[in-house]
Amino acid sequence: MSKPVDTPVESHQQFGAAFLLTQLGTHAATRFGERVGELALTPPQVGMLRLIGQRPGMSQQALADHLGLLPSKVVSFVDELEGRELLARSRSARDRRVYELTLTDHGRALMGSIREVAAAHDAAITEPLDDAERAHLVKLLRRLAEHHGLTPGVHPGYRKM
Amino acid sequence: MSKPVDTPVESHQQFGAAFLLTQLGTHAATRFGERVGELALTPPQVGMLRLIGQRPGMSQQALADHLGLLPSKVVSFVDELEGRELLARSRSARDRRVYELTLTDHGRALMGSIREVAAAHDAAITEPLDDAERAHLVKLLRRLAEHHGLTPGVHPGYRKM
DNA sequence: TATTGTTATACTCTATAACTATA
DNA sequence: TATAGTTATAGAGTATAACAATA
Repeated sequence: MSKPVDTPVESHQQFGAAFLLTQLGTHAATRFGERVGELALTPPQVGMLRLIGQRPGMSQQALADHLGLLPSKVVSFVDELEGRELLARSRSARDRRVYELTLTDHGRALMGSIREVAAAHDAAITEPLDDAERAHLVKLLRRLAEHHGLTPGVHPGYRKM
Repeated sequence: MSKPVDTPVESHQQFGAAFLLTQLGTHAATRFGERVGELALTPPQVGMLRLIGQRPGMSQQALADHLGLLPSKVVSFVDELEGRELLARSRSARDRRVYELTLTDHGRALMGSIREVAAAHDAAITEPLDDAERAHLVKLLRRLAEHHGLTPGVHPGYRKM
C-alpha cells in the first residue's frame, strides 16, 4: 500500500516569538540537564549550590523560597549533596531550629566545573550567531525577562523537578 | 532578632542567552497553558487539534509520532476531544485498524479561538518590544531553532504533559 | 502559638507491557 | 508475524499533612 509522503506541514515561518521561546527554552533546559547530569547533578541542585555559594549560611527554608522548591524536596537534595560532601549543615547559634548551609572545598571546586559547563552550554545554544547578534539577542531577552518579573538566575520550573 | 535584608544577589546582567531562553521559555509555556486552560484544553491537546486541522485523516499513531506523545496518551486525549465533539474518529476503509481523525465544525470553530488566544499570548510575551525589535527577535530565534533541528510547531516537552 | 526541618502517606502521573482486531 | 488502538498495572514522582524540636 502506498503510504502518503511525509511532507512537512509547516515551516518556522508562521510561528511567533512566544512559541519559538517555548521551543528553544525547553530545548535549552533539556540540554543543560543532560550536561549537568554528567556531573551527577540535577538543575535544581545546581541552583542550590550556586545560591549557597553566593549566600553562605542560607537556611533550607530560604533556599526553598528562592528557588520555588518544596521544603521536603530541599531536605532530600541537601541530604544527597551533604552525603557527597559538596555542602555542610551546621546548626545556627542564634536559632537552633535552622541549619546554616555552606559549600565545602569540594563543593566550591565543583562550582568551577559547573561554570565551565554553563559556558559551553551557552556557546552551543547560540552557536549560529556571531558576537554582535548574540549580544543583541541577550539585550532583547533581558528586556523581556525584566518585563515579566522573572528572577535572575532562577528557573521557574524547578517546582516540578 | 534582626533579619538580614533580602537584597537581590544578582541581576540579569550575568546570565547568558541560554539561561534567559530557559527562563522565558518556561514562563511562556506556563502562561500559554493557563490561557488555553480557559478553553478547557491542555497544550498537547491544542497541538493535536492544530495538526488534525492541517492534515485531516491523520491516524492516532501519526499524531503520537509527530508530537512525541505516548500512543496510550493519545487515546485518552482523543477520547476526551471526541466526547466534546471537537473531533471525530472514523475507521479507514483501506486499513480497518486505523482511525482517521478529523475536526468537527465545532472543532474548527474552536481552532479560531485558539488562534486568537495564541496571538494575544504572543503579543503579551513580546509586549515591551516595538515591531522592528520583535521582528529581529523572531529572526534570531528562528535561526537558533533551525540550527538545533527543532520541528516547527511542536513543543518538545509534550512527552511529559 | 508559630516556625524549621523531617517523615509518612495519599495521590497522581507515566511508562510498560499485555491484549484485540486487523493486516 | 507485525501493527493500530486500547486497557491494565507497576513504578515514580508530587504534594499534603502530621510530627519533633525550638522559638
